[in-house]
Amino acid sequence: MGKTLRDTGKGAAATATAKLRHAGLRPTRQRVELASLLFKTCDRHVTAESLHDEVAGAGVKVSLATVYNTLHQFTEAGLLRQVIVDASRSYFDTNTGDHQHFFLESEGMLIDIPGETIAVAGVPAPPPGLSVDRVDVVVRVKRA
Amino acid sequence: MGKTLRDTGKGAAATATAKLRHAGLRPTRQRVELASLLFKTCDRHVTAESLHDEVAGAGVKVSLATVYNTLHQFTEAGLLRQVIVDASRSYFDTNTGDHQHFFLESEGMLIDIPGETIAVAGVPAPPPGLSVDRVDVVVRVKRA
DNA sequence: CAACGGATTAGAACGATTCTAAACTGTGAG
DNA sequence: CTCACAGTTTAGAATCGTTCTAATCCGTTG
Repeated sequence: MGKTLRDTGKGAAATATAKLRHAGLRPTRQRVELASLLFKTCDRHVTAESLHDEVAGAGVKVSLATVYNTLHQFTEAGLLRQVIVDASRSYFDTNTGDHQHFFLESEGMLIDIPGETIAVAGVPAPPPGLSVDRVDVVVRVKRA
Repeated sequence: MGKTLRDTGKGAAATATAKLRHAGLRPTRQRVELASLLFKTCDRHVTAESLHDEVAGAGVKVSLATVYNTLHQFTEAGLLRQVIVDASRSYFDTNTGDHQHFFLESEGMLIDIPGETIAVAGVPAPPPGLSVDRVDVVVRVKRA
């Protein structure tokens, strides 16, 4: 025994390292650690603080500043997408494809809605000199 | 001369006072002042700071704390609507009806899109125990 | 293995917002 | 009209998330 551990070890780290290299980011211990946590599972929504707590809980020491730096670098590299739904916290989504969100404000919870599900029609032409960058839809929900 | 001044005076103040009473808010000097500025024109988008600057520019002294308090009270009273589009600032919209926004991040500018213009179809049923509160659409635009 | 430049870090700094406790002011009763 | 109370305002401190700084560290390349 000792061989059949979960995938948190070498497998995830190797994948993460490859992912980082692809993105042109130096695979440092911290980045590999964070990437492993973020991309081990699909479609995660994290906050700088939640990720910092998570990595700390995993027994690894990464400073909060590095978590912030990393989240932004990953976002610039297209590995993450920033989701703006709350005035006081920034969320980062591991799903970078075209999709929208349910947002349960009372619990700070985000739920993905696949891209093809919602259809937005009738978006007017933006004022002269401007072009559409992205259309975000947030379905704000409450406890029934 | 001296009689044909702009509407910044009694007219606006009277309207504002009425509006405040309707909303169940005591028409204090500060609230009347802010309401006058906010509702004199249609469809305004303000920030706590921008409104604070504006009222100061009008020669009236209202503390920033009061501006924040007032914006929140107006929002609770349904006179304003908070718009969440930027991670670092909160915007308040004097248009409380059903509508969406263009957002030009580089300049912190919001532009209303009338409610009937955009059609959102295919919003899935929220997870059990939750109900849809509102569907927000933000069309993020850039300088062409 | 040396060394260069990018990465990490603790802690300070920051900007937006909220809180606190004291001073002030509409308002309804008398 | 005046009083007194509850609701308001305020300056300044405090808080929160986030960013900056300057020193240290570490991947990578030669």
